[in-house]
Amino acid sequence: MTAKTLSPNLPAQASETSQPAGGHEAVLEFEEGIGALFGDLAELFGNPRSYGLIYGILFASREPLAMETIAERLSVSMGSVSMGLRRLEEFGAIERERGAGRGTALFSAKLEMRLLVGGFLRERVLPRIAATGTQVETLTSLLPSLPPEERKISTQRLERLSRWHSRAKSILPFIEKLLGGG
Amino acid sequence: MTAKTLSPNLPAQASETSQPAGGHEAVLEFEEGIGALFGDLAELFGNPRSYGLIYGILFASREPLAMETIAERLSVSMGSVSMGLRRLEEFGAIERERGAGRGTALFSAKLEMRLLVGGFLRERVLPRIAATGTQVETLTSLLPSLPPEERKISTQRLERLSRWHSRAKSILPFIEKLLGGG
DNA sequence: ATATTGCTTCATTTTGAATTGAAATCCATG
DNA sequence: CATGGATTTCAATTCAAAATGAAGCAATAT
Repeated sequence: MTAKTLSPNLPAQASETSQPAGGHEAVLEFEEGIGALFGDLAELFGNPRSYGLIYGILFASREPLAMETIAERLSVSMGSVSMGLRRLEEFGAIERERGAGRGTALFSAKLEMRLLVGGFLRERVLPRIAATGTQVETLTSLLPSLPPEERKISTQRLERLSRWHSRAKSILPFIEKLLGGG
Repeated sequence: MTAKTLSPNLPAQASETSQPAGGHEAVLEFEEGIGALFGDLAELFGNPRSYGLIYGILFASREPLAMETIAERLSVSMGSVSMGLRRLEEFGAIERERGAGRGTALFSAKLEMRLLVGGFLRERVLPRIAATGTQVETLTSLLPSLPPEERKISTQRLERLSRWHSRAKSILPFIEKLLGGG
């Protein structure tokens, strides 16, 4: 973590000379693999790939990592890493450790999938489901102004939607528990 | 469905004059609202918004709709609608009805959420989960080449990942059942 | 206090996914 | 079995989401 504080932001293309010592090629390959795995999963559910990459590299790493290290390994800007770390922290999926008497903060993954999944459900899915509730209400208030021949069928469809909505809402905690890996 | 076959592809900005008769403004607003709702949900899980819009308009509609009608109402090109309909059909969420003795095919939504959710899980999630399995295997084969001090912890993390993976795989059917709305 | 280093923010740029649109294909009908 | 409309395909384009990076802010060290 010494020196090299110039260019606070550049993507830093994998400086070949900065590994601890011993040049353990395979360690990087391993980390990259785990990163890719989480990156793919993140993408699948509509999250930026980079968030997955960041979580992955932390998940794979034996020790907590500094922002700069993460930026270097992933070849992305500090800005991106900062954003991603914040989001992951909101999800409750990583931990920030502001080492006492120390400039740089260190980050580590909380290993329980439960937290990652839960964070996603809480931060992304729940708000969306709530919004769906509002939308259903709005649509319901529209029913009276529909022409009679439409009204009946529209009411039925809306009811179906409404039932599904309450169901989905009440079931989220179970999903979280199931997918958390018990 | 008669006439107006010129311009087979243009986005067709909501021709104000082509409603059946009676000018039921509210019906369109209702359809649009349902469309938006499904559009948002589609987006949430990383699907193109337009797929949701298409499903939504079909879900709201009393009668089956032709491609051209859908394209007009959503103001998108026939190409997009064609793509979207195909995907939704693969999901098993809509039905194509090639009316006997008739040029144009008609589409209608299957109303059971079960099918929509199931289709998404089957077509999108399952393949991705399978890929994750492969990735875990690949990474496992990498373990021996890691330096000893890394090997132990990496093995543990991979095991954790592997456990989560099998669990997720075996639990998908339950999720489908739960979210299907019983 | 002040300088220095670490981190965040956000206007701009980039990038890749979704959409378009025109050509190719399909398929019912005369 | 030829025609014409309906549908699909896919290269090119568009556009929104993500990444960049420089300026601003905060924390730490001097």
